[in-house]
Amino acid sequence: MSKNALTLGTWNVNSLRVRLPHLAQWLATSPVNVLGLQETKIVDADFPAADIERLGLAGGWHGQRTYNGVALLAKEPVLDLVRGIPGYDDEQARVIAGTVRGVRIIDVYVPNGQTVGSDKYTYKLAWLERLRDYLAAEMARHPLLAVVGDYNIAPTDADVHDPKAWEGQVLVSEPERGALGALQQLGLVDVFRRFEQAERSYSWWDYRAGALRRNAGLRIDLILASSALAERCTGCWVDVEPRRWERPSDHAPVVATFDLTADEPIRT
DNA sequence: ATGGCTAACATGGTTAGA
Repeated sequence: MSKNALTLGTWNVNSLRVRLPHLAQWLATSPVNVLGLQETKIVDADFPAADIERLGLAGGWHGQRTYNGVALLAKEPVLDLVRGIPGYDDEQARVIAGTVRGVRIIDVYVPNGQTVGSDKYTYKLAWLERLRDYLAAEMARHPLLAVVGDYNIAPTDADVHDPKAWEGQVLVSEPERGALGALQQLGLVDVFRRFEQAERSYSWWDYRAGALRRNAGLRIDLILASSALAERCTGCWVDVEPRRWERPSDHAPVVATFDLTADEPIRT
């Protein structure tokens, strides 16, 4: 692997307090050196900064009580941290951005939406419009841009274990996929699909009804990259292993590697 | 089978997740 490899991960930990041991165990073997977390569920004053530092990570966090919360961490300095979407007075802590080795990284926890037509669904679609405007501006400022996180949208039916059962439901509905498509139309690429993947690859499995055992999952945790960055992507995978551990998050981490040394884009 | 499981806040039962 190149010395200038950026190994970028995203993980919805569903409570950082509960999942700190999982994070430690994962980092013991994972090559990840930049990591976006979602659903930290912890206020900034209580963020376990010392524990994170012991894991060799530093960066920024943006949390709130009980719900949501994101963190952008790395084994090297994270510069120019920005919390939330500038100009959007959102009381929910869902976005943090920073720069690592010249790559702008935006970590997002997209609203769940609960059910199609609910108030939360309306909020989700409005929120995604604000995200699109933010990303359009950031794309213009940062040629090397990654947008990682829990999108709470399965891009296509290939990302859904039972498309028939899920048809029209929240996380797969047409308006949600349209909103994700609008992000892709900005030039952002779902790098997971740039590589051959096993069929039925997912990143989230319900805690209930033996969903993991049946591989009844969805791929909703994504790494999107600007074209200049996507051209430098050398791999992308879901790391299912932490989902199999005791008391797991319901999400598995997703990782992508980028070779930043190349003067010329890498052909894949 | 409209259930199943987990976490926060609270301390039993609700809200939320996806």
